[in-house]
Amino acid sequence: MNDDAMDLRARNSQATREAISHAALRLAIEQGPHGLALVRVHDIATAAGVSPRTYNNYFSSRAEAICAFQADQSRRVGQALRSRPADEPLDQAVIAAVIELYTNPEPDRAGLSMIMSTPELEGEALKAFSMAEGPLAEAIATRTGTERDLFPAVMAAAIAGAIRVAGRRWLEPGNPEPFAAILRHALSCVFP
Amino acid sequence: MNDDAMDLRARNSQATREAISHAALRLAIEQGPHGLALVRVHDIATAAGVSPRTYNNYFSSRAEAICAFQADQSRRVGQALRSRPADEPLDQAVIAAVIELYTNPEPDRAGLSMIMSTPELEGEALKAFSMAEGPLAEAIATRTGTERDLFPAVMAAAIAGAIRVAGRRWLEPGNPEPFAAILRHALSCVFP
DNA sequence: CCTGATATTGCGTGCCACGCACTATATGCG
DNA sequence: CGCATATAGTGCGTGGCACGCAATATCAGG
Repeated sequence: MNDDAMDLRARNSQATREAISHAALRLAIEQGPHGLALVRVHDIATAAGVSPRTYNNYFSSRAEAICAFQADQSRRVGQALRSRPADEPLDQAVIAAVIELYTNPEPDRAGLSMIMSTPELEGEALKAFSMAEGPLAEAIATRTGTERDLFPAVMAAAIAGAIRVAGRRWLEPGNPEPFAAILRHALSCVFP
Repeated sequence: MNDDAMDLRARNSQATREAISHAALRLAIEQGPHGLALVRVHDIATAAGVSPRTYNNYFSSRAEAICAFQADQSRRVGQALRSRPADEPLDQAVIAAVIELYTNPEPDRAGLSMIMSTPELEGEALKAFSMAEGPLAEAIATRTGTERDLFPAVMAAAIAGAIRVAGRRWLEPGNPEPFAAILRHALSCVFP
């Protein structure tokens, strides 16, 4: 995961990928939720310093490029849980892992708002959040030992859903609460 | 919701909508998850007995047409919960409502499998399942009185996730359990 | 039967995803 | 250090899709 772990080719590739997704999200934010159709592939590619064809080698749709950061973030949830001490109770471990991952740094309000409140991005945004479920379910299974049960998968889906709902609440206008507090509150609904 | 509740125009419209989505799902199943790209708009429209342009008046993408039935099903979850007796505990009411809705009749294995195991439909499928969340959260809020809390939304997301996970498990090859049993098991993970 | 409203359709347009072939650049080995 | 090979970037062409617009067909109700 660290850059040092890859050779030059892989690091260049990663940098290009991030340049494209970053440009895509920035342009989308500039146009706002109602002008997404105006964000053309050509603009994204140009802003990222690559050809339109190269953009399409990394992402197969504008929505995927725009939501790539959120998807990457989700993919890290499982690993974040695994890095918690093994003797910590599941609920505390999950809450600590999620809060650590999602508040360091605090998410970008504009980006999250763009992703979560643009109808044309809804499917891709849900996909991005649900990317957490697979690895998270595995991490839960190894932690609890209930490997062949429905429990890990259901719990992972519930946690991913709670994170999503917390994000929605955090974005509501005039909400002074820090994201961490809302996250903790939402997750506490899952672990009664 | 009953056909008698609409005038002739609305019923025709509904019939057309169902003809299109039904044709779309049928053709998608015929081609299988790996041949989705071969299901062309023209074929869907022809199979439904309408022009391609009319297809596009009802759905704005093939994925939306294919997943329409699942989306409609999800939209009914809130109402199903509301129709449970008010004095029933939340967990029992939810479980009864969901099982009633999702096993009467038993879902179509081929259709559900197509929707849930085709990567290109993943976003739309997640959207379809998440359609339950809004109405379901409202139904939970009115039932529990916790209107302004995160609880209803988080619980709704968890329930929708549990239904989705149950569907995935039910589709696993060589699984003899009836859907109702898996659903009950999955939902019991949400209500500890 | 007539009239206004709604549904259906045909046509044209801009854009997008992607296959293919070619070039440029990095990597590893003799 | 050069050379062979693998991998990234690019240009071009193609098929298809979503949708705006305007014309037409169909229907409800007086």
